[in-house]
Amino acid sequence: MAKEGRTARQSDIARLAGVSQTTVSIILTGRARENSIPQSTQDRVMAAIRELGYVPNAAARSLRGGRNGLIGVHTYEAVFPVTSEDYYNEFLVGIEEKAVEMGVDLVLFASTQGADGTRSIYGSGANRLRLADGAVLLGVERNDDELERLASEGYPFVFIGRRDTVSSLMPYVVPDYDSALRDVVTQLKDVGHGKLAYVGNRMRNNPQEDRLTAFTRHAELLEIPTTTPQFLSPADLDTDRVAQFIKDDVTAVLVESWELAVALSDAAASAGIAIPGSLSMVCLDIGPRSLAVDNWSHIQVPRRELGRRAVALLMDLLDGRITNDHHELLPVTPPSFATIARPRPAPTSATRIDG
Amino acid sequence: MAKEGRTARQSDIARLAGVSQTTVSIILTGRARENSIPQSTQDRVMAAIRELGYVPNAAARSLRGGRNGLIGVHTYEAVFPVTSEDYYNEFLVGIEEKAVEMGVDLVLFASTQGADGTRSIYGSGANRLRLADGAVLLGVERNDDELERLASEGYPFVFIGRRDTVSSLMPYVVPDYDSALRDVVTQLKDVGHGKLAYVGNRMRNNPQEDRLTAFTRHAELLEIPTTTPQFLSPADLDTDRVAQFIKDDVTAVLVESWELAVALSDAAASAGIAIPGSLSMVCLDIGPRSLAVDNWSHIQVPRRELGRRAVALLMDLLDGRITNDHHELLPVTPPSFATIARPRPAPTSATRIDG
DNA sequence: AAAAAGTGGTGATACGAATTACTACACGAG
DNA sequence: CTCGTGTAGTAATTCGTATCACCACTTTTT
Repeated sequence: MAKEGRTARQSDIARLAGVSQTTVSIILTGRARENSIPQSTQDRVMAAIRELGYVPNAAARSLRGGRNGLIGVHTYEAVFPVTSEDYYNEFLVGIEEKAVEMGVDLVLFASTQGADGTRSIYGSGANRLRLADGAVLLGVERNDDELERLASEGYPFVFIGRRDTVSSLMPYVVPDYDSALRDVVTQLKDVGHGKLAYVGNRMRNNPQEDRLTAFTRHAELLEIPTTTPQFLSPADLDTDRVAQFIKDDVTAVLVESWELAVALSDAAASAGIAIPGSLSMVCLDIGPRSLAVDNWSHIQVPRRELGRRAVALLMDLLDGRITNDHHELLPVTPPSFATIARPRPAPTSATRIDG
Repeated sequence: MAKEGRTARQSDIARLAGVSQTTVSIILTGRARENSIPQSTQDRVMAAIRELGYVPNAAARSLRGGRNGLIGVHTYEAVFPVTSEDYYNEFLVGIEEKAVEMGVDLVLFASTQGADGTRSIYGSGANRLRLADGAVLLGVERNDDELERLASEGYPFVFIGRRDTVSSLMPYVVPDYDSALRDVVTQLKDVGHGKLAYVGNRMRNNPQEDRLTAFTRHAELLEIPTTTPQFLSPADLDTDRVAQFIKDDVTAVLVESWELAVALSDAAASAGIAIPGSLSMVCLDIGPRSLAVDNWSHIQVPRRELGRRAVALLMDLLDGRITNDHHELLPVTPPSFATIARPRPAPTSATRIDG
C-alpha cells in the first residue's frame, strides 16, 4: 500500500489523480469552491490522498507561511516536574482540553532546555518555537528579554501570567488577583478583623508582587490597618514570630505560599495559638494535591481555565480576531472559612501579661 | 537591535559579512574546517550573526534535512487525564526527560481525539502522526488494527506495552511481568505459603493477561497450589469471598489492581481477618500517588524508565540502529513485605468450626 | 614541467506546500 | 462575431537552509 522509502507528497497525489500539485493544494486548503473545482475532481484527489496515506509536511507549510496546526507550549520550568505534585500539570490539562476542542496538536518544547536544566528559547541556537503556528508560554522565571525579542520578531504567542515590563507586547491571561485580594480583605473585615499581617516568600516573583500590591491597595481602600509586609523563609516563621503577631494585635495573617502556611500552622500549634480561634490565616497560593489544602482558607487560581483561555486566545490571535494588547483577567475562587473566623475580642491591657 | 518585521536570514548575514549564503551555512553547520574557511571569515560571519540576532529557521532546516526533531506521543487515553491521579503522567515524565536529553521536541497528538473522546490515529482520515519523525504509543485499549496499519505503512514507532497479535511488527518496551511474578510466587513460597488465590479485574487488558499467564506458569513450575483465578469487580470482593479464601486454605491473595486491594483490605477488616497475619496480599498494580500504596506489598512497574527507554528506542529506530523486532523487558520492582507474612500454621480440622 | 593537492570560496538547486498570475475553453448576450 | 463571464484548471515562484558541483588560484609532489 505505502511506497517504500519516501512519504507521499502533494505531487504524488497529483500524479495519481491526474491533476496538478496546485489543484491538490487548493483542495486541501478548502478553497475548492472559489476555484471552481468540481466535486468529481475533489473526490479523485481525496481518494488518492487516502490511498497514499498523505499527510501535509508541517515544515513546508510553516516555511511557506501557512498553518500547520501545531501549538507550542514552552515553560520556563520542566513541563513534567519530577516533583510530580505538579503545579504545571493543571495548566496542561486545560491546554490539552482546549487543543482537543480546537483540533490542533501540542508541541512540548523539550529541546529548549539547556544542559544546565535552564530553559531558554534562543539558548539552543535556533528558535524552535517557529515550528509551531504560535505558542503558549508560562513560567515564573524572569526572561523578559526573550519575551521582548520574541514579540519584536512578530512571533504569535500568549503568556499565562503577566510581566510588568513587557506585558504590553503580547496577549496574556492572568488570574484576577486584585479582585481576589479585595475579596479576601473584605471578607476579613466583614467578620471583624482589625489588623492584618502579610507574610511573603523571600524569593519574589511576579504573581507574588501582584498579590502584595493588591493587598496593600485594598487594605488601604477599606481602611484596615496592616503590619509591614515581611518576607520570610518558612523556617523563620516560628513561635516567636507568631507571638509577635499576637502582641501586635494582629488577628489574621495572609501567607503567600503553602510552605509558609505549613510553617504558620506548626508554629501556632507550638505556641498554643488556635487557628482560626485566635488567629485567622489565609493562604494566597495552593499547595500540591497531596496536602489537605482544604483545611486552610486559600484562594484558588483557576489554572485549568487559564490553560484553556490561553489556547483560545492564541487561536484568536492567529486568526486576527485579537491584537497583542488583548489581556484577560480570570476570576480567582475566594477563600472558604476554614481558617477564617471572627476574632476574639482583644484582651484588655489589664489582663495582658507582659513577659 | 532586531529589525522590525522580518527576522534575519542567512542571506542577510552573508551580505553584511561580504560572503555568500553558502559560506554562512557552512560555518553554521560546523563544517568550516573541512571547507577551509579561515578564522577571519568565520569571525566576520559570527559578528554579523550577533549583530542581526540571527536564529536559524527550524522549519526551513527540517524541510531541507528530512528530520524535524519532533517525536510524537499518542496515547489511547487522554494524555493529561482529568482524574489527575494520573497513571500516564509518570510515563510522560520519563518521555520528557529523555526528549530533553536527546534534544528533540514532543508532539502531543490532541487532534487525534474524536468528538466522542475516543482516540484514533486514522480517525481524522489522514495519519497525523506523520507530522513527527516517529512516535511513542501507549494505552491499554485494543486498537491492534491501527497498530498493524501503522506498521505496514512503514511509520517508525515504539509501543510501550505489548500486543500479542501485532507485537512482532514494531519495537516495544514492556515490564518484565514474567520475572516479576516469578519473584512474587517465589517470595510467597519461601515464607511458607501453601495455596494462592488470584483475583483479577472483570475488565481484561493485555498487561493483566500477561501477569495472569506468568502467575499460572510460575505457580506450576514452583509446584504451589492455586485456586481458579477469579475476575471480580471490587464490590464483589466482600467478606463472604474472604471467608471462602480462609475456608479454602488460601494464605495469600494476589490482586490485580489497587481498587481490588482496597476492597480486599476493607473486606478482610470487616471479616476480622488480619492482613498479613492471617492472609497475605500482593497488589499487581500500583495505585494513585495519593493512596498510601506503600502499605501494601505491590510490584512496581518502572513507568518513568519505560518512557525513557521508549524514546531511546525510537531514536535508535530512526537512526537504523535497531529493527522492528527489537523488544525490551524492563525489570519490575518486587514487592516489599508490607502485606506478606509467614502464614499461620493451618488450623487442624478439629479446631475448625463449620457453619 | 605537469599533475596533484590544498585553499577559499561561489552558483544552482532541492526540500514540500501555498499562492499569484496566468491560460484555454465554453456559452450566452449584444 | 466579439465581448464578457464562468469553469477548470496549470506554470512559475516563494519561503530559508543545506548540499552538490564547481571555480580560480597557489603550493607541493612527481
